Amino acid sequence: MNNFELCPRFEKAVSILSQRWTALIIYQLTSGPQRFCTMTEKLGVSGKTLTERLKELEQRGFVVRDVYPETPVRIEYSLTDKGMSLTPIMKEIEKWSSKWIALDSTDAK
Amino acid sequence: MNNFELCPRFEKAVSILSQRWTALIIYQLTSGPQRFCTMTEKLGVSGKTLTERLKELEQRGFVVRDVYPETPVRIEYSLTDKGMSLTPIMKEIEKWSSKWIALDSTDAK
DNA sequence: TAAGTAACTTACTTTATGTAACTAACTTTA
DNA sequence: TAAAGTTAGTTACATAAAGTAAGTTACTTA
Repeated sequence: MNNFELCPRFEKAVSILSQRWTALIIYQLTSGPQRFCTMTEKLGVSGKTLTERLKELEQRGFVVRDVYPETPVRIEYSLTDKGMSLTPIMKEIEKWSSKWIALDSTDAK
Repeated sequence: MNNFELCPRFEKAVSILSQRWTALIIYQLTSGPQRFCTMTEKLGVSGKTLTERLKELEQRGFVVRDVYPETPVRIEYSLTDKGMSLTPIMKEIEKWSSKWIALDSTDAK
């Protein structure tokens, strides 16, 4: 018998972080504020999906959107404290990947 | 200018871990070997998707499948060393979620 | 006036996931 | 011996999520 039950907070955290692109967007933003077009280029995410994810992340308080009314307009996305608080998780994933992920074809996907 | 580039190992790790259900399946297995039906019940994942994920995880070397030819047959899935090596990441997510995830409606999804 | 630019949005296609019924292989019950 | 139960799947079909590529808005520069 196994009485282990999933912690609802953990489950929720995973449901947020494991949405496609979310973790990469946050990781990307740890290097500093970024523009929309930069993110689509560097991540390879479609504009449509990036729009959706950034809106969700803004609503959840991970990201802020700043408008600079220059010409052409510059809009920058950056991490809030809550967004930054994910850094230790990113670091662990980085650490793990450098030890366990091979880049040759045997493990490719 | 921003010259930050995504680390390909990190990207790959994230692409594995952020596939829907994968992190929860691994987390669930950290509590010990589990059967197919137990996992569908506890996680709420469909049988079809669980089959797919377990096959992927087996191929990638995170999980092993053991058959006990009892009656009715018992099949148990458990983590390999590689699967277990993800524990520190899970712990970080757990730690983060206990601090930053609220369970009330304001943060609901 | 035409073309350029950034940040989206929209219509449509493809892929991923869910649902629920079905199968295989074996055992127990009536 | 035929019917029903059990686990671990599989299959066909439906819905949801993500990608693609063209279009939109609001400005500016050539």
